[in-house]
Amino acid sequence: MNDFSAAQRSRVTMLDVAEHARVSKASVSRFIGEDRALLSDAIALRIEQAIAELGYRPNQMARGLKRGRTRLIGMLVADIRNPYSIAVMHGVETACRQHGYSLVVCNTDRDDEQERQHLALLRSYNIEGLIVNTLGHHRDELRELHREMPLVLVDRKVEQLESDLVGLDNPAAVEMALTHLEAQGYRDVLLVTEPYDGTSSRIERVSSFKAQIAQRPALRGTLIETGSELTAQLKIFLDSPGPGPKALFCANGIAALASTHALRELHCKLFEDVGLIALDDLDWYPLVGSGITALAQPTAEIGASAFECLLKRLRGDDGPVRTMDFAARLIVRGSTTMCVST
Amino acid sequence: MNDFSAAQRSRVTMLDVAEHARVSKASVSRFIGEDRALLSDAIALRIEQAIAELGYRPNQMARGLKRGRTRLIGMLVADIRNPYSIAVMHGVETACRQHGYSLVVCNTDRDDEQERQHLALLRSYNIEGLIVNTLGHHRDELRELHREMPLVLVDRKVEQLESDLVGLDNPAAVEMALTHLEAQGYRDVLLVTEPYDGTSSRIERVSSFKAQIAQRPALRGTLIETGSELTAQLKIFLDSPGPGPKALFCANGIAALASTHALRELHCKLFEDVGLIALDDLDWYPLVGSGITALAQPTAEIGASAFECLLKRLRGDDGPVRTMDFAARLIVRGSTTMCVST
DNA sequence: GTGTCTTCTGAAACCGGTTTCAGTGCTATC
DNA sequence: GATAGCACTGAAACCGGTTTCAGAAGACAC
Repeated sequence: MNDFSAAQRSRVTMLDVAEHARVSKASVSRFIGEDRALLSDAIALRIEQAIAELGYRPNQMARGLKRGRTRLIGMLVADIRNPYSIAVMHGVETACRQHGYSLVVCNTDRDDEQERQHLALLRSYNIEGLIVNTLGHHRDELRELHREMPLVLVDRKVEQLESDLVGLDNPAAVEMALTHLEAQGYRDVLLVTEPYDGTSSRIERVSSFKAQIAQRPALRGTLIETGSELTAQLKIFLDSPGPGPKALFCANGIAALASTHALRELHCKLFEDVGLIALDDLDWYPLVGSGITALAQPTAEIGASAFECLLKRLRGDDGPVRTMDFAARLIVRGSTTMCVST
Repeated sequence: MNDFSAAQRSRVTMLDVAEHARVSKASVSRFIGEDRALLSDAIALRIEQAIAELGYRPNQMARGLKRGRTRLIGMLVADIRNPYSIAVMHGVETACRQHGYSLVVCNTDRDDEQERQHLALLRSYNIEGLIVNTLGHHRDELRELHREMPLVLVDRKVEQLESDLVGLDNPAAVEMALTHLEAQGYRDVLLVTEPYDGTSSRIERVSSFKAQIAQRPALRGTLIETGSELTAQLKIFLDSPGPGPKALFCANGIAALASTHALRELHCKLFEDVGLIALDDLDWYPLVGSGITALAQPTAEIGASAFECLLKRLRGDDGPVRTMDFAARLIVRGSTTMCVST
């Protein structure tokens, strides 16, 4: 076995190729890079053969040093175990690869200190652009970074940070949900959201919910947060008299998971006693009871758009900041079709 | 707005710090690195202040160049949307961070060509170690890489590649499943696995299953693969007369998802007509019917162990290759407790 | 044959760090 | 007072590439 601690990294280098092909480093560099056209056929051939024979692979770190182009994109994710984040990340990664970029993902585990560390880290690796899907505290660091490279926010706005934003059209999604619930005969709607931590999409969904409810006299709207009290609060909602059939509106996949758990604990006959619609469409929604109605987010598109925003900026677009809102797609399942409509 | 295409990257450099503190680059480098002890207090103080005033952050790329230490670990994942992979990755990432390393994750989407590209990529970024959770075709590339850096396989063995391996003790897990099923009164067991593609853990689970069944005269064992035929084949199993109560044993989370879907399509009364036990413990298992019995893998430990293996090798351990098998943990839920035991 | 223009090539500087090596100044020893 | 030993420091080489710049070689017109 080798001793890796010595790390002699005796890899084939550009100089090796140059000597083997009896040319200068400069020519090899030109062959590797984008100005192969400058080389004569004879030399190009010699270099090509030398590279093949030696199995040479250029060192991206070294290339990035002088060139300033590392072909690296950074992504800051609040919670890597959130299916939404994974899905978006997958979209970003696919787009990256198609354009010759690579993605470095940093998971903050919702921790501010980790966010700070990861930001410093990404910066020290000379990434060319940054995709942020966290709370974005450490505004100063972010702003400083943004002076050096393009930055795009995903799903979550960051106060006082002027940058492109791609996410869901939350008001439209909320409207879609309430319209569907109302049409299905539900009259008493409980919005279940994760705790208020400043996440802009969360705030938008809640405020849209309140605004929409105010405009729909037929509906009553209430609001609770996930957490240790969830089951108890849910019970209160279910037991309280209301204007008509009750339904839960879960503001994201995590809330949907927590709510479904809580409903089970209450031995609530899933979706016969209470309707349920959830934002995000997770692969297990169809399996629970008669299936959970979802508002699916176009996560692949969101991810791809985030990268394309970055790419445009990298290519010199310095227009005003853009906001791209995608529409949710309603997928009706059993959880909102069992209501005995009046 | 700035023009990022120019990418002047006018960042504070070590030379700036050196001039500002009126010392040499070498001293700054010493201050940054591990031999701060060599510096006098006076100089150290000046450098410290200069760094603070200028907001200097060393460039990791440049450091890695001469030093050979990039503090980067690569991870090759077959399918980033597989919860098992995510969970392990989270474990790896946490361990990495604790030791000052960063993780670059590459998703191959189960595609051999992408695997090859990503391998080349990781290599070109001078990663110090590699964690592989893919089929590992491209044996030559892998072996070549393994000459340069430590490598550890997760969950999947790769033929003719001598390297550390961390994963599940599959025979023990299968035994645990069958013992549980038998104890609960089931007699006719169907193993549902994803298609045979050479994944070693898949193969091990199947062969353990066959071997175990052969030793348990009370049980009948059958085997099918997920895919377009799944529902039809499941129906055949359910309709066929057998030695007693029937149960499904899903070889991983994906198979469990597919099987549950198929059972719904067949309008099979979940878990009253048929038992179900699944490898992996996904967060929605408790929500389906009366809950799906699971064999949970200690994914966080697996991930952490994978990194620690790497770290040991990086620190010079060149002992024989190790195999670390972790035990699964049985979590009993409704899906295996409804059998009318004789 | 000479002059000019292209086209191609390599030497050398550079990117932002690390590391070697040869000092410099200071103290301890004889 | 000369010399050795020690603790610090900085100049310069180096890592593996890119890029500038000047020159060589060939093509073409005169």
